[in-house]
Amino acid sequence: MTLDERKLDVLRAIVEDYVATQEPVGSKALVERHNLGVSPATVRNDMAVLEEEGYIRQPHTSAGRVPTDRGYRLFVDRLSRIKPLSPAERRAIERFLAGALDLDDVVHRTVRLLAQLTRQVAVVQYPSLARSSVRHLELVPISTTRLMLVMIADTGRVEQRLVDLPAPVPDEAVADLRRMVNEKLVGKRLSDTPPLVQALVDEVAPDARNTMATLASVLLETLVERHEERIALAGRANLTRGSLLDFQGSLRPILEALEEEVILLKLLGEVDASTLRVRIGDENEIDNLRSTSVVSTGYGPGATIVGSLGVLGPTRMDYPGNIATVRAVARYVGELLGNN
Amino acid sequence: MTLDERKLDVLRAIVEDYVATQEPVGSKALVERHNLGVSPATVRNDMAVLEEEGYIRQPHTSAGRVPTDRGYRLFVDRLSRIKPLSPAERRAIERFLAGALDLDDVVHRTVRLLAQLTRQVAVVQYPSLARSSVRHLELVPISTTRLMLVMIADTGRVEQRLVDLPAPVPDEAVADLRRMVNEKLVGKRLSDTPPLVQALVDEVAPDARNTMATLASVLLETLVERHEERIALAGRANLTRGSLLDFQGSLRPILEALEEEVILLKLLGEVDASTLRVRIGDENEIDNLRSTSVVSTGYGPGATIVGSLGVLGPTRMDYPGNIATVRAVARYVGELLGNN
DNA sequence: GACTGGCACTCGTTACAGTCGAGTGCCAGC
DNA sequence: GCTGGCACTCGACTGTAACGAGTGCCAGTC
Repeated sequence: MTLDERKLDVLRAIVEDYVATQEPVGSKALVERHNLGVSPATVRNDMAVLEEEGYIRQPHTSAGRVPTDRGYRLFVDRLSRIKPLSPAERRAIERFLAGALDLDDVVHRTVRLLAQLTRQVAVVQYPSLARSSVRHLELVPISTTRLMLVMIADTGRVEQRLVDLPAPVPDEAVADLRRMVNEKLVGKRLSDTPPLVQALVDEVAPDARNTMATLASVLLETLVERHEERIALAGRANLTRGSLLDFQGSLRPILEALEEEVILLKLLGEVDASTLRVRIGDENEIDNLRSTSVVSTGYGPGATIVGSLGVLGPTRMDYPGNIATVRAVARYVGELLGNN
Repeated sequence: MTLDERKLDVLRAIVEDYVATQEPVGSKALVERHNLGVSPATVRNDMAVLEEEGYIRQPHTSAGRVPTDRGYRLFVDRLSRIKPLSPAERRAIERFLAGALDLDDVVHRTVRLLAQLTRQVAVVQYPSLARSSVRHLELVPISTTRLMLVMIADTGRVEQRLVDLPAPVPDEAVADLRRMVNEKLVGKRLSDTPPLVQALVDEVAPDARNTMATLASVLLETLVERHEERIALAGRANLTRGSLLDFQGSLRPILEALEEEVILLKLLGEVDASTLRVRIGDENEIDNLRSTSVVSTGYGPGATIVGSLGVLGPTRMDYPGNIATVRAVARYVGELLGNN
């Protein structure tokens, strides 16, 4: 059965009212609040059909209707009008982000801003190493057999690692090493570095080969293997907004999931995410988060994607609003990174 | 009135039972579970006195007794025996921390370990900049008018900032700058640097004075003003353990407080904290956290304190256990930092 | 054929009364 | 100073009844 125009209107009205009031919505209240031009009885018939098709359901027999995950999905895909941000909001975003001092600060401000604007939990992935390139490598002697390796990426991100050398290396030799690795690697995408690092070991003079090999293995770890992508979170307290029923009674599983970086990365992940994505309830792959919805998108300078950000909240959330906000914030952050 | 030995025993028993069962404890249950050698009636008399003195209270007239903040305080100060960690626990701590790769990893592991062992919210402050010293300063040219300043502290911590120069500076001049700041500042405590930075500006050749002044102001920010101390948190999900009543019904204020770094720093703060400290309920200065208790201590290599760590949970917590764990973890982390 | 008003029905919510029992305070007696 | 006994309190639980929001269905109307 294909739903006619009015049934879709009814579904839209149910979603909007339920999101606003947080209470199951009945036929009478619906006609009162939206001018659907028909009587409650007619709406009831439409509701019966919508329920049969799995878009809404009744918590109990004598209660109003509540959208199902499927209902929200239809709403998001076809029924919601884009809700443009107010100029005031745009300006607030711009002004707030413009004050950022460095990368850490950008990420921090972004995540707080998102949490505040959407009143949900906000998640921002730091610009990914894999998709950025090397700006500079620094070697700092700590002792004769120990170096600190500092890698600066073009996104402003800095990584450091200790290197334990197999034999003492004088300072001049360290300078040589520094020059060599920088010549070879600066400007390259991190994901392209492994063969270059290998080449470094092959090309070096035999007496320095051992040292270079050690350095190379740490380099590889830092540049490639250790994609320990970082994540910033804010607005957890927003989970306590609204009734506990939103999350079938317990915040436990959600707070647990939010503490696991791996899970969060999976949440934002699927790196193709240049386009905005909404996952509703059961569509989520993470069991602990099946009672939540996630709105996420990639961000980065221009068309390049260097990371993802998004918000997480109850399935009963303001999708049009959150989608607009996530999209806008991602765009501003992208621009900001372009300027650095 | 001074409490005799038995009354103290009764209080101890009440605290222990309440912490274990999470339910108000009555006189009968008390004599059954601890061999106090007296009858319930006697215990009731003792309880009446304890209540009068403000150590315990009844949630409702016909319920058992529950310790007050004051009761916990007395328990912590005078009644609890130290609960030594089991060798297995000690080994677990040692093994878990020993695998750490770098500073970030140490802090991460520590905070997770603490949360897991105590089943509370764990808080670890990164080794403070103020109390560490400069190991190396690096200047990386980004463009002719822009440098990236990277500061490496002896605790392994790295800070970076962008420097916008008033005029283009060629690479050789950058090398000069690098040499000068390193000569002057390496090895110095961060808190001692301000006059040295000023001296740098005064001593430099007049034609470089402008550049140096710009650099100096960023240096000061990075080294001193920007004591944006970082904090790691874990185990928030543990707040949902036990009944909601532990926190007078809502996690809201607590989650909110935990999102504010400033508040957390205040929580751990009072930097004299070389000795372990327990704050119970109302003793907390932060309003949102008046229904929680905090066990915290400083940590660092040897007798030096470079940061604080601790746990936060309901006033109804296992004080002896948590105190022992916090102390032990702090010691191991301190040793670990000493080795780097 | 689509919409509507009316009506019987369902069932969760609320209010109230009654019972139960854990726990208390007090007191007389050892 | 401790104890057993006893009356009392009050929250938790149970059962009953009234209420009302919301429904599904049906006969009637445009």
